Amino acid sequence: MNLEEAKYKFIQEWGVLGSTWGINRAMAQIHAYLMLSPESKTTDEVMEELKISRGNANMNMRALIDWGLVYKEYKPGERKEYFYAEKDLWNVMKQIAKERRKREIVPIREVLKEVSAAEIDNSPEGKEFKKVTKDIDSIISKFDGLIEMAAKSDQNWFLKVLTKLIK
Amino acid sequence: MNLEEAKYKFIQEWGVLGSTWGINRAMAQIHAYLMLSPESKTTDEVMEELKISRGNANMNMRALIDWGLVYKEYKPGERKEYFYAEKDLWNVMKQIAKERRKREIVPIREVLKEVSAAEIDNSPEGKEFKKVTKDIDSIISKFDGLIEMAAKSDQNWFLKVLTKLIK
DNA sequence: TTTTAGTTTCAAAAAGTTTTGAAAGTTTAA
DNA sequence: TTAAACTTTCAAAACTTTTTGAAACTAAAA
Repeated sequence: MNLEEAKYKFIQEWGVLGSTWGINRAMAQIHAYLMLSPESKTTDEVMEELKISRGNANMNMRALIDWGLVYKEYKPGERKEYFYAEKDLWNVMKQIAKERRKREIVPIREVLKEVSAAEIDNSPEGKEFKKVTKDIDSIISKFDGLIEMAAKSDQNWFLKVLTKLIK
Repeated sequence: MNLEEAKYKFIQEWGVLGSTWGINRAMAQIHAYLMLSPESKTTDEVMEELKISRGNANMNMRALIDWGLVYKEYKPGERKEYFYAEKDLWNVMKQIAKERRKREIVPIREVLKEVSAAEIDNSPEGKEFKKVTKDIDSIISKFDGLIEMAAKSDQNWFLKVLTKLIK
């Protein structure tokens, strides 16, 4: 296997992984392509490499910027926009965790808060409802705390803790 | 808000959450419905409550059994099958982590292993490729270790560690 | 054996998501 | 100005996933 084949393989697999995580294939592949590139790339290069349309490339690049995983750059004397990925994997993970927290954890916690204010009787159904929702809230709040903490913590603290934990 | 409304709200939101996680709405909703039920339920009850077809209910219930999140039960003198959910949230999370590990972590690690065996030159592209894939493998292997560890560890060990960590 | 009560399957339809490509918009240079 | 280089938008097309519903299947009861 040479570099081109290895790159291709990795980009494809990153696309598959993304799509099982609710991130569309093109977005995940652009992310992989830019992570692997030492130089920033133009929309045309992305289109050419991944065989996707201009609209698709543009939309997903903007989504990646929105997620804080890709940045724009201008080169002196050039009108084109250049794109490059966040390379520090710790930052990549922090960004993803922060975004997913905002999109997923916050809404479910809001619902849990709302339903916990409901007037619920002491029937078996009512008791079970209270128990299950309370348990879920307790676990989610722990994860939520962990993410908030990780977001604040420095570069490698979290990974060091993780390493110690599993050693 | 009464119990029925609260249940409805929670089931709907669990469906939304599931679908951003690559789990289809019906599957997530059936799971929520069964988690909230103190008694096991039949296919007809699930169909009625969630307003879905028999085929859909059957398919997704089997998928939930496959994921180890739902069990079947027979009641003496009855021909119908009854379904109930795993209620211990720790077990639920362990199961989900185990399944996702099998479906996602294992394949990407395999690809990372393959590409790390590729013959890659020392061009800037080659160097970047090696660096990025090595970094990713190192992080993924830590998570992988954590999941394996959690899978083996008892009931609340993990949550206790988590609690201590974020306190 | 035949009927009845249930479960499973799967092709087709519906719904949802992604992608395209061309037109509209924007910015810089001539 | 006007033209050229580039980016953005968005309706329609392509593709993917989910859902339906009826037929096939299975097992227990009559």
